[in-house]
Amino acid sequence: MKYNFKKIEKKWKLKHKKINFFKINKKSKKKFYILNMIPYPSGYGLHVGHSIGYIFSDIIAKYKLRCGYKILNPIGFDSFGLPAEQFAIKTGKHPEIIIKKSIKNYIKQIKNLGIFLDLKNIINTCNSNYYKWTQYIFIKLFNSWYDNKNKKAKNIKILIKKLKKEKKWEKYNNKKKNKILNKYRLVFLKKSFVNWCPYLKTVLSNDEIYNNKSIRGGYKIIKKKMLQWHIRITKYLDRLLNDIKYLKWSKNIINSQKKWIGKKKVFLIKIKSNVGYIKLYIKKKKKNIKNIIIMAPSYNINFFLKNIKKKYKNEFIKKINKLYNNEEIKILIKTNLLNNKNKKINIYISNYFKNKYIKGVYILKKKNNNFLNKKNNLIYFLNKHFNIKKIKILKKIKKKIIFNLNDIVFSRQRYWGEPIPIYYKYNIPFNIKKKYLPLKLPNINNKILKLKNINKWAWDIKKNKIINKSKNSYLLDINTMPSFAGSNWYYLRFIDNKNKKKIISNKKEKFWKTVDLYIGGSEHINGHLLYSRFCYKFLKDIKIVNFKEPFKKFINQGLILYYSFSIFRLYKYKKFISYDLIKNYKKNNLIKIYIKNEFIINKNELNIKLFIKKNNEYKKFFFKKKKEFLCLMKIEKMSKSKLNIINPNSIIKKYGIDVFRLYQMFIGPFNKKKIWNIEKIKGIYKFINKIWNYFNNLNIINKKLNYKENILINNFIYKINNNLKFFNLNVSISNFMKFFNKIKKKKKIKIKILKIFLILFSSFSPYISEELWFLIKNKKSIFFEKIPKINKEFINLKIKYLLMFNNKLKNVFYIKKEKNKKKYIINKYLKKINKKKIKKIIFKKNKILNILF
RNA sequence: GCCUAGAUGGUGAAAUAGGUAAACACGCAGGACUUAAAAUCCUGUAAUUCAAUUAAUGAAUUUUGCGGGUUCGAUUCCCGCUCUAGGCACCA
Repeated sequence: MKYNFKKIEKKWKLKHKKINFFKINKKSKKKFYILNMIPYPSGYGLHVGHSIGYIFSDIIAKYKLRCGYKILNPIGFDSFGLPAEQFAIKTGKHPEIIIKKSIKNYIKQIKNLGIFLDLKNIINTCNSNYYKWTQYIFIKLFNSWYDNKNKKAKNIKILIKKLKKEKKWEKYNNKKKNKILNKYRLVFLKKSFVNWCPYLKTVLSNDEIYNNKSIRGGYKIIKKKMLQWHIRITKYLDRLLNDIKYLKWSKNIINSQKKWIGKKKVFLIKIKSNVGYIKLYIKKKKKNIKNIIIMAPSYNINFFLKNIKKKYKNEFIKKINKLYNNEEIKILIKTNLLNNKNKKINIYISNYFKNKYIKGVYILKKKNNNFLNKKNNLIYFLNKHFNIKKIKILKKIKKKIIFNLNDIVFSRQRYWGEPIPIYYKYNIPFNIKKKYLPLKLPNINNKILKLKNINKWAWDIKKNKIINKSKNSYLLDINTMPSFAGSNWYYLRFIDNKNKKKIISNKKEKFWKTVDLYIGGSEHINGHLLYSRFCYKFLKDIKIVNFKEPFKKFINQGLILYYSFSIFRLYKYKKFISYDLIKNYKKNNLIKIYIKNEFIINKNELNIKLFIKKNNEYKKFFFKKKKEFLCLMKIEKMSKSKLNIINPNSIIKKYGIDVFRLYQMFIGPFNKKKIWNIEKIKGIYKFINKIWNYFNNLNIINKKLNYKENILINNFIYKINNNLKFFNLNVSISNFMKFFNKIKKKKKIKIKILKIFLILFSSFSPYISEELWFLIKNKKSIFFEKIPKINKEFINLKIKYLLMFNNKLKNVFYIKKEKNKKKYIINKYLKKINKKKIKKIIFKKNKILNILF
């Protein structure tokens, strides 16, 4: 008889609806807060990279629940951000409608993964009840400064009091006062670069750009400086670094964070020339610089601009802009400086460092000569037009500590994000008071989604309301927050989601404390985790939370990779170039565009007809090819932006939820990347069917376990527990199979063995376990059952030893626990051997006896 | 370019603190059942060589991306490479 998963899963889904699993251990003092990073709800739906995380955390939660913990395992959606806005522009629908639809679909899909879901505790970052508090945190940052002495954020009022003691302060006008305060505020205004598309007249994200051109349309991009909100995370870097010691994270993630913060002790050297200063950071205290100096294009180029004629100035800036995002190495400037021994030092500005945020300057070592070998690319430009000859290295060499991480840009020139709760009065920023939050994002029907375009976007300071722009009204900030604003702190809100007065109540925080196990993709290791830790530390300073770190333990979910396909468009032309022909074109003139794999035939050939049919905008394009039009095929992370998503729905339809859950855990270790492949699911499908058939043809005995059975079952529990402890779920599934292979031969079986098997198995495959649980005459859901305890008497009774001669295995022997002593074992086995010949005896407890001749 | 990981049979993978490499599966091959197929069950399955062949089997060597090192012993530790993936600040 085949296992009819459709019928059984439907039945148990309904029954489970009536049980609130999160209240099972309501009175327990032990708690377990497990959390997945919340996803972005894209229109493509949940993919197998998401579901693997949900299933994983659900298995752990179901296990912990029956160990007696009170469980919190919520879900949420990080729903502000670019893709919805892009989709809105394309289709004319409002992003909110798109997001709502997506979320509905996501929840439907998550429900279909067999997980315990608390529908009352869901976070949606674009909900004004939620982003009210995101705005509140922004205001708190705005009204705080960092007291370096106490190493703590404090209210700006305290700073003003201090400043008032200085006589000058009162004399300053408001503008000047604001300028000074801006230097202290934890969120502050500063100019920084954005990707500006002159043709589209918008700022574009890095994702929308390839080779310095916009992917959509293929227009040029330039770097443009704009006034932006920044978060002064640099004040917290020392604390973020020091507190790493409290984290139970894996070494590589901790290392990655450390490097990303990038604390370095360096020496500061200033070089003075006839045109200005260059600052150099070097590792060793040296007065002579022999090597070549390379500067990142982001370095303060004003140094060069001072003595340059206007005519060339513009050209210079253009060339600097070009250097950003260029993939090829290009060198812009070569000047001839002399060090104090009158030897030449060359200075280059180069995109040799793709990381444009590299601090200042790099001194080239001889090793990295390939930089200079690319002489073909040198553009000698500036040295033609001005002379820098006299230079001097100033004598003072200062020790300094620098960090890799800079203050974070916190504003976006977009519509679909949290509005920044700031209005401007005579160009001075003021925050909207807490009472009047949320500052709601206005509705727009226009296709160009920008707060700038909205007429009703000014603040009435008397009525505290949004009003129409006019001469007398105060304009609201036209930027929105970046998408990580809302995801910085959601882990707190889940604890107390419905609280209208506070972010989180003291009482609830005291119980749930912080996240016990946080799960997320490795791509978030640097960004999200660091920003969240920063946010938590700030909230601690202002006494909203009370612990040191937000995530006690973090495990990173290995990325799911899959085949992605892309085609290349020739810049300025309505032309696509087949992948085998792109060698003939300059790299910089090509724009890479991802396409869905439904247009692919024969490995990596494009079905042009179908592609044009479904993508109207490319109707008039020419496809240059030899025989077939080929695409670039790569294996990359599964993501909506790469259009290589696999949706679990069809798999679940074919094999059922239980099989899918088991399969996703079986395909490999959770924290390692894996290429998606569905072939192996048959093995799991067989396994589930075998279990079903076995339970349906049984003679069950109601007797106590004998000695052998006790050993078997206790070791089994031990193994499963151990695997769960170290999160090796793929191995625990193997152990289920092994155990089942052992018991399936018996036609008469004791009920206790079956019960234990099902209780442990139900965390992985809940529905079949419930059905079989009732089949063997239980009357209450299996999830009310406690995880069986191990009887240590039956574990590791005999210890396995390897007997080796000259490192070659001769025999395997077992020693009883009581006799597991070096002397006893050596004596026992040396009797058999001629002792004169022995060179060395190597004995390792619980492992090996190796005799060398 | 910089940073962080990874690489084990035909495939997914396992191997606790350096101690039997390849557990558990998929696939494949052969067999049983069946008119047939599916399903199920059984057997074999890292490679090479040798011995043996009615059958069962036995023995040796090599093997964890490549090249070194430490060690009685390395998939595991160290050094140097290669390739792949992720991150590099406006994808989330």
